[in-house]
Amino acid sequence: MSHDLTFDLHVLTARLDRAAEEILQPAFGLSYRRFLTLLLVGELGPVTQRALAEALGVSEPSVSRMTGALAGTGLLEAGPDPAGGNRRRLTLTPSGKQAVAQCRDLLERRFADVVERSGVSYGDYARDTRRLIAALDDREDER
Amino acid sequence: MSHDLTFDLHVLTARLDRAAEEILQPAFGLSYRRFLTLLLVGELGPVTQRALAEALGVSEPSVSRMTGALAGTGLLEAGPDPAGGNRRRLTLTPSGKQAVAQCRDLLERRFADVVERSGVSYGDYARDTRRLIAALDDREDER
DNA sequence: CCTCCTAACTTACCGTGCTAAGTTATAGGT
DNA sequence: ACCTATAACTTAGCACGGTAAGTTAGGAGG
Repeated sequence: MSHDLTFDLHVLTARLDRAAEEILQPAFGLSYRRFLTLLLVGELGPVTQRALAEALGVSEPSVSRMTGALAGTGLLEAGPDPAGGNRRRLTLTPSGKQAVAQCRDLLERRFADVVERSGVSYGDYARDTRRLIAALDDREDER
Repeated sequence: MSHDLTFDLHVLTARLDRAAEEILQPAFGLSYRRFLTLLLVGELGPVTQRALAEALGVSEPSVSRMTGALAGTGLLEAGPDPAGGNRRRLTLTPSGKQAVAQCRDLLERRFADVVERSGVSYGDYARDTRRLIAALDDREDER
């Protein structure tokens, strides 16, 4: 049906997003991107928006908008950095931490299921994916 | 750096889009999504918007907007279907055909390069990608 | 002939990505 | 003490995805 690897990769990520959305939306009212943002804030600990943007691989304006929205849900705390400077300090609220932990468990279980059924080796596929990313990054650096 | 396969897949598709954009934008003024749309119209021949949406894996409103924009560039011809009904018939103009052919060649060459360098087997990776999509689709069908 | 169903398309609105340009807070040189 | 440079964040506006609800053309039944 579809013939091209790059096309299939887009289809795959779209399906993954959708599957994650179906799990997260009814249970927590979170989109996949919002969950990811919270997840990284949890992993990074108190973090600036700039650092979070870097970790998420998105632009600073995207993070600015996202954190604005998430702060309104009570899952994320965003205040001025006490260390000073024009920075904001992002942390999870207790309910944010709880939501992230539950979402992660749910998603990991479901995804492990899917990989299991597909017969694909998680390790091999993950390794190849990272190699492709690295090759693309190299190509970019050349200019 | 990043730990999760689904995250890396998003990174990979984002990088692919960006690389494609850098090639297509200066040379043809096309985004990757627009190129893809034109490519499928070329492959499917005269086609309705509904069928194109199905082939692209996107919604009908998306195609409606996209074809509206592309029709304004002179690459795509969109008129009422002579067979009647509330349908539109999409075809490539001669310059559309030419642009698609040139873009495809360019992108395929560049992408083959990247895969080559990464050391990843195109065939294996493509097969695994399709298997994962199939596994996700199965899961969906169960409900 | 008129009504109503269905399929295809459109409109309206929103989420989330981007870039470009504007703002603000600290730091450094004179 | 006052510019100015820099870093972090915000605002504005576009691209392109989605859903929900509206429109329109053709066909089927009373």
